Amino acid sequence: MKNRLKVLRAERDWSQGDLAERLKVSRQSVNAIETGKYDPSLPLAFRIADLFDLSIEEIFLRD
Amino acid sequence: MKNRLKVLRAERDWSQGDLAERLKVSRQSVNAIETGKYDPSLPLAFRIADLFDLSIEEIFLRD
DNA sequence: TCGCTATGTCAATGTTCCTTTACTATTGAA
DNA sequence: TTCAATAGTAAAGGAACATTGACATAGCGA
Repeated sequence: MKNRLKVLRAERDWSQGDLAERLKVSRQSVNAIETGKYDPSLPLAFRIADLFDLSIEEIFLRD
Repeated sequence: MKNRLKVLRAERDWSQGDLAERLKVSRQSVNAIETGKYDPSLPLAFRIADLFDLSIEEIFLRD
């Protein structure tokens, strides 16, 4: 499952730490999700979508 | 996090076992998600959305 | 009544998600 | 060149998701 987190973050000039803080998760979690180590939980996916004001489907892509 | 699984299933007259089979998960997992014991993983949420031809946001509701 | 289906639940186990702590490497500014 | 910020990774532990197998209950039709 791919995602556009890195791009969305870059568009806002946020570091992984910035994003982690806004999502209330660790920086390592953000890194793991961005680098494809694992997918976020559904609740976290919703927080991400809410933060970027996008739908989950616009951020996470079926592979 | 609430969801409309039970209603969607009823609309199609599927048992929990039927749905589980289509999603390739156990009947207990379907039951646990329906009864709110836990939320599905993001990949499973996508399979559910695909099966019902709906968006994740149309099935899972922020509480 | 008997048998079958559906639902709900439990225990035990395994996998995935998320954490903290820590270390390395790279880049850019002072 | 030195320092700080960023990114990536790893290990170890805890929490959440998902499994199999089992059991109880309720409803329905033969």
